[in-house]
Amino acid sequence: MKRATIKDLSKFLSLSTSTISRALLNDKNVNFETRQRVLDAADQLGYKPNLTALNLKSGKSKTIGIVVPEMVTPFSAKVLEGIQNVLYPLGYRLVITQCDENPLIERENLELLEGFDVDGIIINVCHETFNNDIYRRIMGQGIPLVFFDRIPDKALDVSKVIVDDYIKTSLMVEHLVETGRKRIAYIMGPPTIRNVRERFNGYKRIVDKYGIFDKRLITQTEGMTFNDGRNAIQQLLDKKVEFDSVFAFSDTLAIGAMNFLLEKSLRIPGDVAVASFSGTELSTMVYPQLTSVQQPLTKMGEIAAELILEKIKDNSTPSKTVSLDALLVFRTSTL
Amino acid sequence: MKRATIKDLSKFLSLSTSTISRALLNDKNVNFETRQRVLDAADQLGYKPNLTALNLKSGKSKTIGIVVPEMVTPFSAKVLEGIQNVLYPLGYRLVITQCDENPLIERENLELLEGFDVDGIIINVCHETFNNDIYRRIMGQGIPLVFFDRIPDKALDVSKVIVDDYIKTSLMVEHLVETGRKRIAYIMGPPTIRNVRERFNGYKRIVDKYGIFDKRLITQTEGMTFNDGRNAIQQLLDKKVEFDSVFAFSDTLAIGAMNFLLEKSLRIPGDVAVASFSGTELSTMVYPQLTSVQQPLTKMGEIAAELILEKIKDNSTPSKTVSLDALLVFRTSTL
DNA sequence: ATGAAAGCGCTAACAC
DNA sequence: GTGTTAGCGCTTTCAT
Repeated sequence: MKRATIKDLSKFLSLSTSTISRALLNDKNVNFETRQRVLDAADQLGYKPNLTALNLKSGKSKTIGIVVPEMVTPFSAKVLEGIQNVLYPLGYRLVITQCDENPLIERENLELLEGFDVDGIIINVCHETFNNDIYRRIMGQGIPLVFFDRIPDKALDVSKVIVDDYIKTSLMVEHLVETGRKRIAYIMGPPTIRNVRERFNGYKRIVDKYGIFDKRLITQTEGMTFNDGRNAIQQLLDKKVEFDSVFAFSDTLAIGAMNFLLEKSLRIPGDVAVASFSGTELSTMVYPQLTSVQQPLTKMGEIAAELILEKIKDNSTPSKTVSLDALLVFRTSTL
Repeated sequence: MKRATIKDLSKFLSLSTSTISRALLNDKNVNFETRQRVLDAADQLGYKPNLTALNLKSGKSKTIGIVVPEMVTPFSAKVLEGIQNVLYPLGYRLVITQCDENPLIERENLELLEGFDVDGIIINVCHETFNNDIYRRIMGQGIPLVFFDRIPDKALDVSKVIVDDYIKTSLMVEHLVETGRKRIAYIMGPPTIRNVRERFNGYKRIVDKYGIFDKRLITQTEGMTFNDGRNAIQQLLDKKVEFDSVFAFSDTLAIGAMNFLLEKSLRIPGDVAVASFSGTELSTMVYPQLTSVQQPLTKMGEIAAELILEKIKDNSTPSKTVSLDALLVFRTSTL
């Protein structure tokens, strides 16, 4: 029942534990035959190294913390997939936490992770600055942080992986213009998220370029939920603001918006075109399918994992910001 | 930079490490004042126990493996939330794997988890029997398995947490009948999943009861995806099978079905009512919102976690099957 | 009430 | 090329 240890092998073969260890580690200072015998015996006794012992030796927990704002859309799951692709083969375990877009819960999660003694943290923040002090404190303990998607205050010297929110939003809004829309509503999301402002700038650039800016078309939402998307449209309709299209900060907001539009018997894209940013599977699950900026989420996770590995290996590695390309995918909601 | 250890405290206070340890563990054999001093010093030096060392001592990895069929719907995320609620406060870390409904990948995932030396595995299978041998092998190593939602072959003596697929499906199908539907199509999912058959039995019972069974209304899908749902409807339409409603095995299949219906300009629920089983947030994100059997997913995760803890504590604890109640939520898609 | 010492499984100086 | 020993951080007999 109990698993074989190096000690068992040592007894079994009448060799010292160090020789066993060396043989297992492919150390050159081991007789070829000895190594064979060790390997065979290991196989025979079903030896598998005890990761906990290794960890204790190396002083690493081989645990990475993950902090994400939500898990109801496939966004985080996709990024996670990338992270896992890289980290699992290396023996890392995860502590994944989500905060429901609530910075206070994010804070608790971070504290939880400190207690777990993680080797590093990969994080998608829910508020740009709220938890800055904790980020710093954790980094001060020599625990590297890597950010993806929503990144923090520039002042923080950390590695990040992002897409170009500004450019991609510009292009998407321009697509709306090119398909004949002139009254483009923008559902923003809370301004405490950097990308919200970046994407807004992209939007602003294009509507200015075409001279079609109207601030009544902008709706600031409180949160990031489906219902926030619904409410945004409701507000526009209540205020009798005319619009022929909507660009939403995220798929979730866009889908909430669509839901309300359809409920009010507005046709998509006939009466109102809808486009968004994110590009999760959700955009293909709704009807009509949603035009969206599709981010390479799995790739994003893989890169984030690699960045954190670099830092774990040597925390003085200079921080990098990796910018990934995103794809504009045009679907029925705007065509 | 390096974290304080018991040894540091020992030096700092000129006490033996054992006394420190005892004080920290609230052992009665420690002078009250001594304990205070230790606690203060611990606080002062920022002492936190090294989990890895504890794990090595106890022979546990404090790691739980999770195996789920997919992560694109919020289903697994919700269950995970429950698991985490219970397990994180106890210091457990996770290795979460998903297999895209592919039993071969599930197999690899299980093998990965063996390598991680997990203390237990919580699993939602993607095939009833395919990986039975691995389940047994792992259990043979004294590693407990707990199943939720989709459970394996009865022959396996394991704890499980489920809902009553048969009853709930019966009730939901009866709801369709009560709202006047007589031609109820059923989108099944692969029969290699126990729940597929259970739910089918529930469906069958009701259509038999009302004498409205017609086997042409049954579509066996290859997989569990959105597209499988679409294809099912396409097949029905191609074969010119008339139907006034659809019950689908899962939200995902139902949403795929809805998508195709809408694409064919069929009105929901006017021409075709749609209902499903699962009850994830997805059912409220589509338009029209989807009537579904809503399972207590977070609760399910919490129970699964508790069941595995029981087994970890004492693997000879008799296995339990916990059956949770599910709610029928009627939304626009059938009303 | 406190200390000394062994040991969890493994690796890595340091001998020889 | 192989063995001896110490040590990672902690708990737990066993002494005292």
